[in-house]
Amino acid sequence: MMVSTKGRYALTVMVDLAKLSDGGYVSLSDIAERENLSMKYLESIISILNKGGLLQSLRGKNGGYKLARSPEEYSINEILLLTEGTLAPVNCIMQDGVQCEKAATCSTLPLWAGLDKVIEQYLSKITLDDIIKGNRKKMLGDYCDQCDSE
Amino acid sequence: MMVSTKGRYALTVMVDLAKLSDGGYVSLSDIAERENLSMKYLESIISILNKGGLLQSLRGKNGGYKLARSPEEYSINEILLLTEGTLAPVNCIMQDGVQCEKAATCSTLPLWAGLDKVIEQYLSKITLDDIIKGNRKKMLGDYCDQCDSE
DNA sequence: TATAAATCCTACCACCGCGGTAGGAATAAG
DNA sequence: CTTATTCCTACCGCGGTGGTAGGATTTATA
Repeated sequence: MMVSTKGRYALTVMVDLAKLSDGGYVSLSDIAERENLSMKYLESIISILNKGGLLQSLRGKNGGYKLARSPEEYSINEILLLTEGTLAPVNCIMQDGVQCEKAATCSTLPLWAGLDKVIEQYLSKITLDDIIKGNRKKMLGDYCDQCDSE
Repeated sequence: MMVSTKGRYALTVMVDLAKLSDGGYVSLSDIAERENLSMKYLESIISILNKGGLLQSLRGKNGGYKLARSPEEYSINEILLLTEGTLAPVNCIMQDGVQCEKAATCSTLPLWAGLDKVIEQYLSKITLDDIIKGNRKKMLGDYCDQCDSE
């Protein structure tokens, strides 16, 4: 499992906020109820998104959260990277370019590096807007068996 | 982390066996020593490869393991899938097509399905032979900064 | 100004998979 | 019959995942 519930719920929250982004603040309890998720657990996740600058928050009554930018300005890669810490498929690939000491002679390293790039490339080109618009062609590519009806 | 040491070591073993495949059996202790890995831990991993039919084994003195087929007939996807159980990037994607009960209304599902396909596609096209030949162009694609020297 | 509704902060915890270790039984070559 | 090997079962510490609990702080509104 590359993406745990932390990252998945984070994306769910971002999508939820993007769907009803009318400029107002949305409370955490509303989101948790709509998405049927534990509010307390969501709290810790939304805190990461907030501190990372992806959200704006307002405390006190009628407070809540809203997107800091418009949906097409968030890549999925950015959201997942912030919450998960890393999206590397294996331990021996670090995100900051640090390498294993056996790197020079490791014959499997190019494979892992290639896999990492493929994943990053995919997640970087998809935006929050693609998700709320249901852009299946972009997300599923040639494998989308329903794209001809769109 | 999508691929744990179990899958990584499994691939290392397969690559090791592929590199010196002269038809004879190679002992586990030889592999462990060459790759500098715990022999006892490797034992449990190579057992999975053996039971899965990827290897042939011979017990007793001068026994060991060897590849059941030639290197170009193994996809990396096959090796990792067997040892890891699943390569799905998230919990809500099952490998046998089973779906979450919210699947019909889940707006993030196409993203995870697309990511899963991208990963599977990449790992399926690379073979054990590509790794021992060091086929960087195939593994690293456009990102290979050393491919022009080949 | 009191109250309610919300974010923010710190601490805690059960469970499970990962990454091994240990010891011995069965098998085959010499 | 000894030695080298695979094969099998059992065990275990550690850290991360997926939460829960409780309260402090901030803000809008009656």
